[in-house]
Amino acid sequence: MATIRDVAARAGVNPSTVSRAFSGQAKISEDTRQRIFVAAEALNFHPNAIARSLSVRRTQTIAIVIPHIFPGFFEDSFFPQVIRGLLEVAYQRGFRVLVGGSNSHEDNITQTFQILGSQQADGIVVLSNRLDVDTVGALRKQKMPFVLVGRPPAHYADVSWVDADNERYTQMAVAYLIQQGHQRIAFVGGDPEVAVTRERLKGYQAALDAAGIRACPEWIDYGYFAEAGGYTAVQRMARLDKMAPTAYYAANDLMAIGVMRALRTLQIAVPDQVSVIGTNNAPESLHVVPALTTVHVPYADMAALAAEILITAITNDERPIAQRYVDCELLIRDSTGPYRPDRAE
Amino acid sequence: MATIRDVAARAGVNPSTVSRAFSGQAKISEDTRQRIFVAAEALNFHPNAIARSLSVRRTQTIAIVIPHIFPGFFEDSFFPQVIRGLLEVAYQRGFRVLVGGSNSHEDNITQTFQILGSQQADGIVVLSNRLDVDTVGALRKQKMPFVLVGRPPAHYADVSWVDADNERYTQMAVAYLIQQGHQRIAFVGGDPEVAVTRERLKGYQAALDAAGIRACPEWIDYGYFAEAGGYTAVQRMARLDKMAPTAYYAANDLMAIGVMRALRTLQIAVPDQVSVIGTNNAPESLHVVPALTTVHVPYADMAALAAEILITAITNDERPIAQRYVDCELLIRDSTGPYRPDRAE
DNA sequence: CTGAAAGCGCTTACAG
DNA sequence: CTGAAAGCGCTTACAG
Repeated sequence: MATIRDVAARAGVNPSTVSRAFSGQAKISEDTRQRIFVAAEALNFHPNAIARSLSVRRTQTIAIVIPHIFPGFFEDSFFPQVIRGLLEVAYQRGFRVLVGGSNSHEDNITQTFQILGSQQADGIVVLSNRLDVDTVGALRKQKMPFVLVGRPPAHYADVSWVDADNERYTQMAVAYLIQQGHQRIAFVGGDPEVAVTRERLKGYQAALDAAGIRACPEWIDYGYFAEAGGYTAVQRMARLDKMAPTAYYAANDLMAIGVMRALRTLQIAVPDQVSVIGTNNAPESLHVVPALTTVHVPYADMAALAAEILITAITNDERPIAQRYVDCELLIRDSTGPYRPDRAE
Repeated sequence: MATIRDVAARAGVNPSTVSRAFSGQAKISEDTRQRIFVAAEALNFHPNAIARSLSVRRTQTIAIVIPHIFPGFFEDSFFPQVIRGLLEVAYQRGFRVLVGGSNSHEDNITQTFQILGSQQADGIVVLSNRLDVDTVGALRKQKMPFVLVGRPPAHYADVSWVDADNERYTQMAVAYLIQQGHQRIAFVGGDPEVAVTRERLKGYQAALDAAGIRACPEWIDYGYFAEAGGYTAVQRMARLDKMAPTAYYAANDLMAIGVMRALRTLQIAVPDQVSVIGTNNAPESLHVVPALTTVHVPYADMAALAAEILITAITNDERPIAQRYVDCELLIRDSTGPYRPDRAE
């Protein structure tokens, strides 16, 4: 590989001049610029990004750590949409995205700090939001920039995040079911150790409270974001007889689809007998029959915004501090309908 | 950030000794090793990966370029599975994955060469396999290691790839339909400018030929891997009356799902009146009703194998040359059944 | 086992 | 506008 010295030698200039010619910033006489580019072309020279990074102490790279150990992670629409948002903004701002795997929730921290400590990236977008792993507490003690997708469990005023108002939109979805006449409404959450699950549960409870409905503990279950989790939740709850839910709120579409599959098995018609609402507006929510009513959560936009905040902070040499909510939307499709006492059993 | 010099100063040794202590390779007296680690700990020292990369001329990073501009790319199961395979192997071998976006099919080449030219990665896994863009021809002219997921359009004996035998498995899928008594079988391909589409079309034709069926040009359509593409293909073909297909082969599950949606609209029962086979075994193929018969293509495994070949070559300082097929499997589920002349109309 | 030196390929403050 | 020098933070061949 040709280096800047080779080009300099061939063009009869100092290496620093070659550097300036390629930087595009410095003023160079048109004549020497020409000579340099001709020489570079002839030698098939490409500036070495690593050398530049070392010199300027900036990599033009943002990182993300993905728990590759959970196959389910790659079947949910969350992950690809996050990558898409990141990539879009990074591309446009001239950054690359460095992805590290992780072995477990704890390893997520280890890997995050490894990337940051070894300075392989200028900053990081952090996804992990488990209540039992205080990533954020650890991160804010160091100086590398980071932005969370999802709020931190504890409220740190000095930490930057982008999030959907999960509580509010879950409340809205459940309120819609109530408005359709439903009273016995199930909540099928994801991983109970994840912050978003708690937030959604709060929203669910708020909706019931506002309507004066007393929540029954049997209506609450956790499906860990998996289709099978939605399925088993129904198996459990359908046994409640007179207290069996007539509507299900599920914290992602995969679980909602599992709910629908279980109801089909039990010969319970959706939405005639039971209504189902999912979350995320995953592609498959549109492809199932009946098409799933769901809360659109713009994960690509969230990630894009996080990347934007992060890169801007990096570029301006400051800490990211912005905290932003994105808007969601309840998409009413065919899996929800009015409560029909006549058809309920 | 503390550097190796700071640690050396505090431990009272030469920087090179610190380097050796952290390399893990060189022999160091237990005593000085201790002193060094204590000093490193006190200073919160982490070796700078960029500096190391520059020095050893290796980044411990493999790259991949993703056309972030196509939203559909992120709705297909292909992309997340590829990332999963890459991440798994990279993690295990101590590599990271660098992801670059791209703006168009042509830009894919530009970005690939930019990453390689600037030496941001030690090698690259290449996805783009368009017939009109000779990425491979350009790549083999340079010396950076690369492995293709999917064979190159032209046969380059010196290029490394991992692929499914698309022709063979499509033939197998179509042969299965024929064996079920179907004669009028549609082919809904992806993007006709992509190599895999041609391969599948060949397999389709081979199956018909083997059974002595004359393929009818109207049975062939391209849905560009989108659900809507499958839908419109049916709209077009259902008008063929007596020549309308009684079975559809679709080159991905999204299109197969579109096919099923169109048939539902036309009140044509699957599989009683018409059979449908998809491809890829995407998560949603299991969630639709009836569950989709499909060809499982192990994209995560393919990507993992590609990463394995690439990283091994990098580590051994040689060109990757392996060419490997992975096994697919026809998963017979509920969307296919015997041809029933009595129910066909 | 450890030190001193040179080098990886850039950038940039300092002179002129 | 251009050059010469020092430096970014590591690694490693060479001595001892």
